[in-house]
Amino acid sequence: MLIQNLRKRLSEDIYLFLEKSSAVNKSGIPKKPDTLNDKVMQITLSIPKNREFGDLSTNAALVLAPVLKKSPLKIAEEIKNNIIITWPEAADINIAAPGFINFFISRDYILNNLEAIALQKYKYGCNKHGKNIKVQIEFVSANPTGGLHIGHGRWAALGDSLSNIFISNGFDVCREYYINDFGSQTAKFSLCLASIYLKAFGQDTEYPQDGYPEELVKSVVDQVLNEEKLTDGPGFKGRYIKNKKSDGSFKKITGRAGSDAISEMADIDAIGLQGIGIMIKRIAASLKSMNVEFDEWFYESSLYKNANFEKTIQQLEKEKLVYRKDDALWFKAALHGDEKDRVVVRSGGEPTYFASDIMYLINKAGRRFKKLIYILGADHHGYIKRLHAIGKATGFDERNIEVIIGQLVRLVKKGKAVKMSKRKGHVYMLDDLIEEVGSDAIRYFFTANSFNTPMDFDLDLAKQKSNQNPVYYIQYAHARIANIIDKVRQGIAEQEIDFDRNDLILPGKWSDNFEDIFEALISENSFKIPHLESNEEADLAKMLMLYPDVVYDACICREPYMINQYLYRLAGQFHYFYKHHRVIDGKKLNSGRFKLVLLTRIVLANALKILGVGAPERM
RNA sequence: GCGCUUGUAGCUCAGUUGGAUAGAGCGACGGACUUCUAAUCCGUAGGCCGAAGGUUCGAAUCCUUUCAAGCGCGCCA
Repeated sequence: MLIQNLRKRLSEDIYLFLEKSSAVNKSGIPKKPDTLNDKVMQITLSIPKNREFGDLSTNAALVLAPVLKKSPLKIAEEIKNNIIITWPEAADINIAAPGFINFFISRDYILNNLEAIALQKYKYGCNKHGKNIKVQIEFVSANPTGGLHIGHGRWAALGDSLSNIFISNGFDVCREYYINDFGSQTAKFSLCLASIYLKAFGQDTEYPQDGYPEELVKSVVDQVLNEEKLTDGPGFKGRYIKNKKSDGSFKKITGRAGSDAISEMADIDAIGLQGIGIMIKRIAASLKSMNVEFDEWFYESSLYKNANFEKTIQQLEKEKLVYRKDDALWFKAALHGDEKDRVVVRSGGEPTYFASDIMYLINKAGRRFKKLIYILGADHHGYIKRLHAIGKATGFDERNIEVIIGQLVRLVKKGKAVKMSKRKGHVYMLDDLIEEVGSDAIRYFFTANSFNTPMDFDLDLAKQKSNQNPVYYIQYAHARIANIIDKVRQGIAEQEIDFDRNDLILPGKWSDNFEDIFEALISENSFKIPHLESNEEADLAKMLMLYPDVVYDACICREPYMINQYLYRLAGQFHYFYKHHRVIDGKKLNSGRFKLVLLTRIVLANALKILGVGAPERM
């Protein structure tokens, strides 16, 4: 982490320097330690917007000027001559009005450190900042009573990429999907299933009012029937039907209607269980097709097993976190920062969704997660205070309950926003989108913006533009490198390419595998520093050096889009390099460039992996 | 009504603890293929940072007010 290290060193060096200067009096105590510390904290080291200024820039002199009561330019001069000039990383240091200190990253430093990429390979970019702390990231968690729509796709892409970023920063990450398989929605879904199921056996019942779309329910029932056929043979009799006589005919149900009739005729809970299972498999398959896999599928219903609910209520009562009012049990949420108190147990004795929330959080704490990250849509922002209140009340440090609110995806068609409504059937399913646009483009597109940016998803544009999507630009860079390697391999095998053996000891036998080639080249060569002549080459190398900082920043900010942005710039830098310089020049291999290109491929592949986007070798 | 979020180029968006002349991509326009793949490269045009005040050496960024958009405020999940 080049920049991160320099940042740290800058403030340390400045503090040391100030200790020796007039800002600190003779007894060694700063005159106003708080102001001084505050000021040192304000010092930044960043990449300036204008490249001409340099690679890095610091405002240190400007920040310190009011405290030191000296002109910024004078301070800048001192910092330059006493601190930055001693850094091997810095070159061409200059001072610009009103007091910025700018410098470039020295080419020697870059070249000497390229070896790190070669050695770390697929770990390049990773750091140990997370100290293996257990982090749980919960995302998507869509109800298993329907398929995933476009919006879920965004959380899937963001959540998975963020998980990868945390892993790259040394955290122990668990990706978790919370399945709401308990409560009224599940009950309704089960009822719908049972109704259609009964129909399949000629038992007509009234389809539940306000039920789930029949088309969806029927597709699930069909699958249930197929599975039943498989296990029970062709003469299957409907294992969820309760009102069967011994001869296989049905008892008549009289005087009952609607859900009562259904529950008398069929085992609703059992068919619901199987139906939910089928839905979860479908959801998992959709997610898998966009490269998202969860470590844990957590069932809400499991929270109610082994009298856990009753025990939890007892515990809450014992700790005086709840009280009774109007026959219901209330959680003192307002006391812990929420807007108002919340009902945990309804007057009828039924637990609310909030009861599950409490038990789930206690459960997470019990699994020793130190940090809980919830990725929720903007329509759930009312949750933040609620979750923090639970944390505070149950003793989980609320600072480690992070709720990331993602803005919603608006579907736009012909310039007009389409209202996404499940009832009206205007929902655009994720599977359809994957089919039309492809997983790579979706993954890139959904992480290309900040969590906090509301996204307009223009369907027509997505389809039409798929060919010039930025993701292809990036993948093309990777494919071009693959092609170069292929050419080099062939050229050497057929003795048509000449190269300096002192510079590049290539293994005699190369397999077709990319990784093997790199592996063999690096190990046999013990990576000698490449000779790079031009600025374009040095700029590309510099870009490679900055990758670990990007991985770190993306984690600190919890923003995967920073990886997208970096990838695009890296690809651009590569394409520019490719256009202006040849790796295979006539019949001669430029080994320095060849190495540079191999390293570029590693970084491209690493970053693409974080985003869950493929790195094709041919396009 | 109260609360959360957003408003930056024609479009989609960066600009993250205040920094230098507000940046990319797409679209538009003009160039470059005898080439390691032109899915590329080079160039041009495009802006009152929603509006108005304030804070200071310095504001797209912080504060106040205001306008507009999205979302949320159940003993639903």
